[in-house]
Amino acid sequence: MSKISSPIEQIRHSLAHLLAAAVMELYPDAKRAIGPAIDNGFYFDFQFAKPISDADLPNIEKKMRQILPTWDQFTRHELSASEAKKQYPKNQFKHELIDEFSKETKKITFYKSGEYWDLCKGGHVQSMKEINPDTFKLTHLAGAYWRGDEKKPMLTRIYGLAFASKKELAEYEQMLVEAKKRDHKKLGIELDLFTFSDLVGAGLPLWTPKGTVVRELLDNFVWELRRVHGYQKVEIPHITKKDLYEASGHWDKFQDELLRIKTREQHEFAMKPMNCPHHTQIFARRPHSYREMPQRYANTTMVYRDEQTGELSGLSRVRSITQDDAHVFCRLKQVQDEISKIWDIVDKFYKPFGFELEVRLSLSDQNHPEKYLGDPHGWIGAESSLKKIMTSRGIDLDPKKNVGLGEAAFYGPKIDFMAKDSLGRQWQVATIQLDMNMPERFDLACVNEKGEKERIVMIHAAIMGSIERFLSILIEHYAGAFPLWLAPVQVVVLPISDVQNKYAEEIAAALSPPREGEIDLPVTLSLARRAGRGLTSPDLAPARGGESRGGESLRIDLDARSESIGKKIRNAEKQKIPYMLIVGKKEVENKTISVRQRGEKDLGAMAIEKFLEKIKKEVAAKATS
RNA sequence: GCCGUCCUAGCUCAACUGGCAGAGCAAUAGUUUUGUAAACUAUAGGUUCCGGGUUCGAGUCCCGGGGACGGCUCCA
Repeated sequence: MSKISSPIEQIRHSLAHLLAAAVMELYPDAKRAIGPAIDNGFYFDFQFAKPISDADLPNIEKKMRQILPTWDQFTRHELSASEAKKQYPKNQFKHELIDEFSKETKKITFYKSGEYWDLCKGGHVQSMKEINPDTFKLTHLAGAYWRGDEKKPMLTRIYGLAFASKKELAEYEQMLVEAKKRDHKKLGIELDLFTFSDLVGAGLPLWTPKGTVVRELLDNFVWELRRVHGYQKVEIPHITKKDLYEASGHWDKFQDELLRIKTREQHEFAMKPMNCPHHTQIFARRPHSYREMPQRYANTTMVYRDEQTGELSGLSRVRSITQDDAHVFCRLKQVQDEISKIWDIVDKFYKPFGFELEVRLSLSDQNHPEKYLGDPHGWIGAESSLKKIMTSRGIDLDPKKNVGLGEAAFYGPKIDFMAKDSLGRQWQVATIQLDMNMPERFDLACVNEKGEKERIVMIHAAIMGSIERFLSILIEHYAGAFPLWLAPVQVVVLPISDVQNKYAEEIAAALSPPREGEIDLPVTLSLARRAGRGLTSPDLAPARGGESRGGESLRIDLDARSESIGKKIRNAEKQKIPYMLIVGKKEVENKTISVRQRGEKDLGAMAIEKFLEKIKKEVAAKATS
């Protein structure tokens, strides 16, 4: 463990002592555990005789401020293990630590400040006079298991913020306020993208028309990128007999997280928690020649996992997860090429969003070959091809930064991609996993040039990972203001008075021409007109035999209520609609529209053709940005 | 699952220590015909998350369950 502490870490650590001192004065029966410095402050874990609540925090904080001026330096003392234990009568937590430390060293170090003693390795401020009482604040309570072990007692953790200056503390608190505003759990509901129902259950998001538009746009984007690399769509049932997971090994390993179903005939089924076993059975339907390898199956579909209730959180952690999953069945010698293609897809997909991606390589631990399945020779080959791909992509392999020894899955090494969200949290998004285990278990092979049966490998590849989680990151990344190509409603037409309603209808129809046989949907606010269509990416749109539908039209709303124009604009701004087209007397006379861009002022009047040209350019910028 | 906090109209929130469930926005109807972020009037809207209990009386107190949030643990 590193002993180097920067000054702010010393301040935070010293404040943890101060917190413990305040708690011990107010609650002499409490037992202390540990209290380190963390990224934004400090915490300390206690076991209280009687539970405390958030309401007690101001009092504890007040006591800290009372004690602070009475402290100066921390003085170091050494005690033997038995002397040390006397300092903590009946405190099994400290005794456990002392036993542990005394294995390494005879003497246990203590630090004293004011009248407060505590077992500690050091790393404090020179003098408590350095600490400005306005630079820290207790924030909240939380439960935490002793030593992070769920079988051990649950302690009460008190968290505090601490920074070098009052200004930095204020800035951090401001950032938290901003992050709260962007919270996808709140924004996603306000923008009417998804909802939850107590009747359906926790962790099971329901997707509204608007949310579904965004999901499909994202998935289509992934699909267009995959399609050109020879992927084919497949579809599978969402349940399976347990036999499939017994064969794959998931039944034993993940049985707690499987949602099981028993039929009236007492057959056991399970909801699928992943798609790979199903996909293997599509590949295994008939023998394959080396000439038709690789086989690339793409399938965006929901999986179901019995997550513990306390782990659920908005869209970040749910029980029904949509994976943009793909499996490539290929020969070992094709791995490098296939992974390279997937990496291209990942790069192209993430570029328009402006996400900085971090890449991480997870390898096996060669000292423990027993932890991994299959032939060590296969592992060496697989890992070296992943390494080659990393370096060929200009990534320096650094064991401290982006290589995790022993982090490989038991079936193979993997490359993970991480994106940062608005709170600075890193989320794993895309993943490319090499799997030598599943083909073995399901006896997947092709017939090679010599007419021999050749074992193949599988590559698991998800670009977004989970649409739910990716969307939660996107909502917070954009603060709900999706770029034009992704906005569920791209344009809203706002007539100034009822007199212009007919002209507004004409404008809407011009931007979103109804197709033959299409039922004319009621055009009202918050109902995206012909919602399934929309200008996505013009270079991808035309001449695509049935797949491309209406690349010419926009997703458009008309707000024809008899409300003031100010109110209609306010409404559209709150819904983060990229463009507002205001039509009044002047526009009708001049055959123009007045364009207002989201977050901007009036862009002035223009002809409808000019507006179309402008937004086509904007959408096209997605592909090249 | 564990620790803590919370749950009142679609949303944001009121209702002193247990004493008649209310407001703004949204919705609906009417009036208004509006020029770049909230027009006016009226109407409707409730098993106070659910189920028990204590009490003359429960939104409020107690027990059980559900859900949300902050953490812990977990995440193929």
